[in-house]
Amino acid sequence: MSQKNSLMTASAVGAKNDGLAVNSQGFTFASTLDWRRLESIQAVRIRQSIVTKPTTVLKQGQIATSFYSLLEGWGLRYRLLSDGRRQILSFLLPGDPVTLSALSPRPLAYSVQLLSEAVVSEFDIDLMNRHMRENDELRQSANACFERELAMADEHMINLGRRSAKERIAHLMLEFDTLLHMRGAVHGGQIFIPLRQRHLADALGLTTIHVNRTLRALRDEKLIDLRGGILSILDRERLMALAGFDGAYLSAGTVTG
Amino acid sequence: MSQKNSLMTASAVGAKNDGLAVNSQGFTFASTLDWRRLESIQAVRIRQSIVTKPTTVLKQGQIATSFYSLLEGWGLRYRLLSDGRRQILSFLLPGDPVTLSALSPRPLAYSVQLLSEAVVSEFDIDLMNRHMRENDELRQSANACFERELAMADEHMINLGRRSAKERIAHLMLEFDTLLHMRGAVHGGQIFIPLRQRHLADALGLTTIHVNRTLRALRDEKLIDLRGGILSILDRERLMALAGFDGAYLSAGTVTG
DNA sequence: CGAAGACTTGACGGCGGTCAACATTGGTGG
DNA sequence: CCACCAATGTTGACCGCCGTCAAGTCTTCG
Repeated sequence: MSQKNSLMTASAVGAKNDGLAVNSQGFTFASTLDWRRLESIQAVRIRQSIVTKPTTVLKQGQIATSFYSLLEGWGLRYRLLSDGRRQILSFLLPGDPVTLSALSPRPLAYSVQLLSEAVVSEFDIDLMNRHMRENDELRQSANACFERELAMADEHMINLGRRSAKERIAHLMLEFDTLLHMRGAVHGGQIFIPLRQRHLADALGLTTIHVNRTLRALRDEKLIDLRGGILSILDRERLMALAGFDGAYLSAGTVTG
Repeated sequence: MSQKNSLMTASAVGAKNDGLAVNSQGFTFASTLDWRRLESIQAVRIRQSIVTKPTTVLKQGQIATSFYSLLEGWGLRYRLLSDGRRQILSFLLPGDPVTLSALSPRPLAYSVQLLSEAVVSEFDIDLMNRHMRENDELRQSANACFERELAMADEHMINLGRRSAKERIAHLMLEFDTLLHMRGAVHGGQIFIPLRQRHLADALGLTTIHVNRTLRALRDEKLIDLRGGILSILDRERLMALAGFDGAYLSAGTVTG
């Protein structure tokens, strides 16, 4: 039903067309994505929305009539199976496109939840498509985003299919660390990660209990310390060796020209 | 080193510019992808190559200087970890783009192997990019392909993260069945799948031994029978219920207009 | 016919799931 | 300020799916 407005109902704030972030210094974190180019085309944006607590903004089965981009805060893209199992397909960080796979209108195969304190931009899909036709830079940005999403999906599949619980968590933490560093969102040696153990479990194909046990083991081995949403990487070298981490795939979104 | 020519060395056949397939009846299988549009732009294609036995045509780490599309036969896109573990990221079927995620030149994060009896087309990336800029239909085809790849990757992640061995195999078999039906490559009730149990294992995050046990169980339960590369689906209804299969994601590549 | 690879089956073990109990945290209202 | 409650985190005991190891069979191909 009221698909198009689901984001609006998330908050009373709504259409906020002067925006934090647009062309401002605060938007440097999105440098890997170049959706700045999109933001800079004012006519394409419909509105910005703000949520202040965990909110499911898109549900699997509905048709996305707009294109969304996450400006601030974290989100999840996930699928619920009929028996309640959940698989988190990707985490959305500030600057990430939310519904890249939905440029053409079709029922979504996934849901999107925003965690507390998130800001999203909403764009008109048709207008965006028209601009992509005429503006080659924008088209290349979109292609680069697609490539980056595919590279990250590959990495996620490798994590799920061929790594142990310890390796999976180590790899994901290094991914977060690298991304947040790239976007200048790290203060000191500690990183804020607003996820519950449940989120890690559902992303990594584990149970919360085993995530807990594994975090404990990693802490005992002085590799990482993740508690209360604060991640400390204690021994990056050993951690990267354990995870087999190579962050090259994370710069796949950079337009090389 | 001789990256660009790696495909040529696979076979003595090489540049074959009249082609089987181009605009011919034999090419209907690719209808979901619309790379026909690409094929129809003769200037973009560099050559066709044929392999007759399993051949690794692209290796992770090298830079793809061309874009490839699989015309006939099956292929694998996979990653090798340093300790020998392998994760198959996707299977390539006739009509599939091989290096979609490599439109911009960067080292590949995966390898590609063609199974016996495969035919690939090679395209000039720069020319293709130029055509995408000028030909909106081609651009939309590429976008549709990207969306489809992402949708299939999502499904693969769900398989790996949240399904049992039996469910994973059931789901993959139904995916093959649906794709091959869509492309008219099914004769009778039996489907030819040129994969070893090793391939299923490496795609589904299992061991060959457990794949074997699970295939046995599925056969005993009269759900599917997969032996010698021939797949028979014995009870599609129960199989779909077991796998939680919904094939909608497989038509994500269709350009709706 | 011999060798190499793929398939099959059984025995055993471990990683991670399940169940249960309890501690901790944070939010709410009296 | 504190009692209360729900969500989250923590830990232990036990179990089962799937991995490991081993032995043997079948297929293919030179």
